[in-house]
Amino acid sequence: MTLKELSKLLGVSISTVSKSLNNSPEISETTKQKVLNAAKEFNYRPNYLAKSLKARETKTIGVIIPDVLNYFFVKVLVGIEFEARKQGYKVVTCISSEKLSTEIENIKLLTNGSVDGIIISLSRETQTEKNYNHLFFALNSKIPIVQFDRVSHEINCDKVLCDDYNASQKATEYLINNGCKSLSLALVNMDLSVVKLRAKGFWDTLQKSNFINSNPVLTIDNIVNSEEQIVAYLRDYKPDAIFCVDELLSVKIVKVANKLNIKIPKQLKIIGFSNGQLSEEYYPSISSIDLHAKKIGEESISQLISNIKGANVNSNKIIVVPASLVHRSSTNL
Amino acid sequence: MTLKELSKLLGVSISTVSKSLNNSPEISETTKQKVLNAAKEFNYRPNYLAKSLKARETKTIGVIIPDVLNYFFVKVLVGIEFEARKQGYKVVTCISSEKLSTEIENIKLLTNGSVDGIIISLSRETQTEKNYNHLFFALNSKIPIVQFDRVSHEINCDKVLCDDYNASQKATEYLINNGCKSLSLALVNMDLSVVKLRAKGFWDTLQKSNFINSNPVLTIDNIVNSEEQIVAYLRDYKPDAIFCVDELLSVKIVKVANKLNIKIPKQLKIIGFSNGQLSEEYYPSISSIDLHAKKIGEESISQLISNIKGANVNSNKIIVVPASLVHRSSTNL
DNA sequence: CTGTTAGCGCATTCAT
DNA sequence: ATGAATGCGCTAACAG
Repeated sequence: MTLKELSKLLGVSISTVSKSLNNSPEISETTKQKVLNAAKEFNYRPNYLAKSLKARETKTIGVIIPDVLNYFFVKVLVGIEFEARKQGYKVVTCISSEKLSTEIENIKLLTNGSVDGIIISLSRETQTEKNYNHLFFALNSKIPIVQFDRVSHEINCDKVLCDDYNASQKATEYLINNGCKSLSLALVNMDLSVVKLRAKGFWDTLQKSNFINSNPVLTIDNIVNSEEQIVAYLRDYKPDAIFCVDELLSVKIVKVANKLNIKIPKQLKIIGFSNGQLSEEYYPSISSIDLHAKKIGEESISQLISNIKGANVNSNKIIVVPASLVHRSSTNL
Repeated sequence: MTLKELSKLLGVSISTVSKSLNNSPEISETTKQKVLNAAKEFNYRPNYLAKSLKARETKTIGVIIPDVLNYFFVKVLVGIEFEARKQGYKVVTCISSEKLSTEIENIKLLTNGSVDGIIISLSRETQTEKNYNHLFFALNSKIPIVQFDRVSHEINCDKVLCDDYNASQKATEYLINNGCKSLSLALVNMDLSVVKLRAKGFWDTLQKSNFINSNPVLTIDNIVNSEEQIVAYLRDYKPDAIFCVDELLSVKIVKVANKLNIKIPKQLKIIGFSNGQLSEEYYPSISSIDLHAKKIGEESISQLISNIKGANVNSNKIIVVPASLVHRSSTNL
């Protein structure tokens, strides 16, 4: 059912129908009612493509995330979806699978007129290789972009960031203030911007507290086969507290501690990141820094839509979403 | 950069440019090359909306899932995305949040010409209230639909199902054959079609094995506050094996067993469902039925695309994807 | 108050 | 081998 068919049925012109349906003041109430009734009766639905083509906007935004099996990113996505829908936008999701090449493909797909704007968190490979040409291209095509979490400051666009640095400081302070003497930092994915920030928060706090003798860093290359490495580390250094820059890493450490019968939190306190289902449901449950992922998604989309409406491609704001430390059994007695 | 602009630049007609870019045999090699070069130089990208409007297809498919924080659904989504992209389709995801009203909204949004077909797993509320008018409406509008996992057989369309029934039988048989004498079934979300199937698989196997004295069913209404209920159940009935129809439920039970110092798997064996990250990373790790979610996604999209291409809205096939039992510490000594 | 017309970007039929 | 003309469904400026 199209405007044309409807107009034929009613014996009026196409534009009369169109204007009636858009409640234009040019049209008399009587014809409006007639049209509205017919539209309902024949179940008329305006064609979305034609509307978009005409209006030069798609009311769709593209989201590119590195990994859809990661609780944090999915939660951000939920925030984006939720707020976008509320503001009358649809969302197309692309998964870069942590690969630069896929990310480039995704950008190509999205910049052919399918979306009004893009929200992206960079893939690991993109952050390692520092190749941002695809993003510069999109910006040159006047498509507004908002980055979140994994961002590059070389790209001029709005950024929504977690407060990784301050949260790490807070967590580290907590461990120090609660009598931990043998502190460790556990790292994985060191090439990520956020991981660097988290590590810096840890080190800076140690320095500020004149805490000199921390243990060597537990550095994990491949989280899948990390357990033996963790076993060795716990035996060698016997830390009484570990700050982990990653949720899964904190889980692996708790798991190993369970196996080795190390008492948590009495002998070993642990704080992780992201506060996903694993941290919550694990036994013992794991203290974690909650990044407020949904909020990050909502901020990102709000900022993007505001830029779209203002035709603003040059905005270079930075929004920092506060994080909070959630205490669970791995730090509470 | 549009065809029009390009044609002006080259001093040829729009249709010549269009045909050249589509490699039409009507155009001479020389002009083709000229056009192709110019297109590349000025970074011409065909407008997706205009193409879709003209071709009367969007190369986009809509997916409606009840919950995006559920590992199973996300994995299905990954399968869909992966295969869709391979076949040149985009994916728009909608989240019904287990609500009928949202599902209806989603369908409305998708049936206004934005997508060529729909993949859906019904929300809990839809399955409870058995109200499928929105889906009948979509089918009447000639939009092909494929259902997966949570389906209704009252709706005439292709369905991709997990092999819940057989998998449950397999799991139950395993528990019986490995000497369990005090068997329990743990239920949650009883209104879901898949849960009913899983329970039936359990009961039928007991009957087949002449296993008369199973314990009363552990029935959880609200998984969030389930721990006290589980504590009481374990104390009262002291089962030596529990078959859980849900992943999170199996986790809760293992957690409680840990607290009560019940030895797993020695005193209590547990098998759960869905085989997500929780089952894999938990301590002790939890045996689980792997539903091969990604495969389900791939099958769904393949079937849908085949129906789209064949303009087939009346297909009523049922595809069953086999499931497998993954043994972990909760059943292995 | 209603209708005619043009155009969004593209593909395609039909002339030339 | 190339181009003019038409239309996909819609909106809106303009004319009546």
